[in-house]
Amino acid sequence: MLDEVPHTLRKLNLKITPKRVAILEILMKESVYLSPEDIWKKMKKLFVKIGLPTIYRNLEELSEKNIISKVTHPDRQLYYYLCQNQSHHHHFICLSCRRVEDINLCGAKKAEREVEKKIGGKVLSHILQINGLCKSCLKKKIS
Amino acid sequence: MLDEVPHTLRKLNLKITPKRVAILEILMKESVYLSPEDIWKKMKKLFVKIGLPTIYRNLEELSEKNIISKVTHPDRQLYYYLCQNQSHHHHFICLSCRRVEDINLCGAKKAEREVEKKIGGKVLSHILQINGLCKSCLKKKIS
DNA sequence: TGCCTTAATAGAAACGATTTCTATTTAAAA
DNA sequence: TTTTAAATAGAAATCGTTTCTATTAAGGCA
Repeated sequence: MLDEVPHTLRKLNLKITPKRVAILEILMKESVYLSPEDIWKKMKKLFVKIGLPTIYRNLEELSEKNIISKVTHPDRQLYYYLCQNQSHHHHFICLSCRRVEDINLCGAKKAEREVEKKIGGKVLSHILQINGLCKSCLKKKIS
Repeated sequence: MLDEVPHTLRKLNLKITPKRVAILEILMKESVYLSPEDIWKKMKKLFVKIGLPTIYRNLEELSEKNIISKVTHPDRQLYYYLCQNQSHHHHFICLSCRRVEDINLCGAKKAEREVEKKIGGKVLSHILQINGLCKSCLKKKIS
């Protein structure tokens, strides 16, 4: 995963196309979450012909296969982020500079148990995300 | 709050208009989250003239004033829910019938502390939501 | 290496939830 | 009442996202 993008794609039964590889490489280089349009702009520097639907389609596929994760943003638009960290965890996202930091604990587990026990429902997914300002954005706001 | 809608609105410096009162009353009767269009359909039974932008505007205002809460839905559309429970808590939402159940614990507090301590950021908000199927939808799926 | 099948893509077009705009109405303070 | 600022209707615009169709290209296989 870390540097073998083609290998990762092969494992997922996805064809290794230059566009798909580039999208993943762009995400791997970033420590912030990106919108489909952000990625499109970067892709236009690498390819003469590159359609926005290609970006949307690939991001959706990769996120379904859990290679990248969707960010739940207050503006309700789509953002994606590639975690190097493969184990179950959550994120702190900076609403100003879009930096993402891993939170290596899951405070949803207890709530999931409460749901399955008290409510008798079946948990399909959970969202736990902390939104705020990162250290450096905080400094900028103050100074 | 529980039955004194006009009183609640007065406290928030919102004018007591029939439409606004009706929107809140509709939400109070429901145990499921509703989309702006759901509410519009119900409003059309109560008023001859009622515009969809009025619904959107009021829902947004009421949610900013923390009278109602936004549901974070996988389909990224707007849904609202009125909690009778005023204290800090989270929700289990049924993706099938849209029922909402309160979860009276907050598994995000620990994660917030981690952010403020290790990352040095400022937490502005957090999302903790459990998505799944409620007891009765689960039964329906099986049978 | 050269076909062949099917996935992947480009580009245009459609879609649809949400927002904006302007004129009109109405709540409620003076 | 009168006044004024908030609230509303209705039409229109916005724009992120998805769909559609024809074309291209990846990768299996002979």
